[in-house]
Amino acid sequence: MSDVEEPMRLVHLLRGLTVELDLFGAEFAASNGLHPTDLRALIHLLDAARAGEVVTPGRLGEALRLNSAGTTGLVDRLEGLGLIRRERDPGDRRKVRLVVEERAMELGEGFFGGLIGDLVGAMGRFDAAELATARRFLLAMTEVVAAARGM
Amino acid sequence: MSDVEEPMRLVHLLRGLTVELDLFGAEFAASNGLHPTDLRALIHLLDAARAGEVVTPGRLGEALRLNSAGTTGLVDRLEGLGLIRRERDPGDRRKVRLVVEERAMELGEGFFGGLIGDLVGAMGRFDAAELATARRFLLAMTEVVAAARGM
DNA sequence: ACAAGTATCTCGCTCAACGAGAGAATATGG
DNA sequence: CCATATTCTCTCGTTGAGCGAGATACTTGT
Repeated sequence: MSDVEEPMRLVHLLRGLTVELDLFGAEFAASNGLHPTDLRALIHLLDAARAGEVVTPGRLGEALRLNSAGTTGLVDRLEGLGLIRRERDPGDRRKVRLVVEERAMELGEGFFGGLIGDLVGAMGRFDAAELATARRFLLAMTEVVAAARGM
Repeated sequence: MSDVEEPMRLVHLLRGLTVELDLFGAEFAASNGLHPTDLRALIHLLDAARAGEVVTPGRLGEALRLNSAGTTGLVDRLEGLGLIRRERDPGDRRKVRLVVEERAMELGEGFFGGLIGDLVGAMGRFDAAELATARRFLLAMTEVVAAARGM
């Protein structure tokens, strides 16, 4: 086995994993009447809510690389589905706060909950040192991809 | 540090990595006048070409979850960009073979080449045992996600 | 030869996202 | 303070990827 074969197999494994995760998300979205963009937005909003950050349509559109018109449409859809609510920012009344509704939390739980449980369960077959190695590996790969973006 | 915190951090790391890879692909696609679907199709076609498999519009559409009309449009776009060529299958003349052009190989090289090199380079900081652990980890995670699909 | 099956393509439509710009609120320079 | 620039969101008209339905061309089983 040459020096470069194992790394190449890992690269393909990595790509295969992202494909599976994407497909999983797409299937979940479709079975809940959401578009892929809606699911990405929901994930972003739930992450921000958990971190205690305020998200405005502007920030959301920036994160998803949508222009303002597309963002308005997206927020309209999510609001129509009862997943979020618009609230004027009392401090700066040009701004709109996107408030996540209870229903969105439940939906997120349905999406992540089961999968996360299974993933954590599968990690039980690895000891602490192995998990630390996996963590270091994922961090290194993430850094490479992040650095490769915007070049 | 509790039993469940490190696995949770790994789950988020995994998701972060797929997000970075998706964004990388989206940016590459946009800067080459391709749509996300076009890039996914190109990846599928290049993989198949490397494995020596014949891809027809039907198989491509199935892989990308497009219906026949959407697939025809996709193939039209790729053909218009000079990335692939339609060829009637001489054995079964209902079928069309999608032949990858040289230009597509070069584009794929431009997309993967640099990133793969960087990824493989970063793997140089891990010894063989660690890479084996990473491989086992990625395989386990992929299995979990694949199993979670279609349930 | 004919019916049934398979592979691809055409037609008309829907709707997510785009570009341009309007409207409302806030910041800033004279 | 008032005029002007800036910021944030939304509206309007358009484009185009992808869908459903069905036409067309070829193959296979009887």
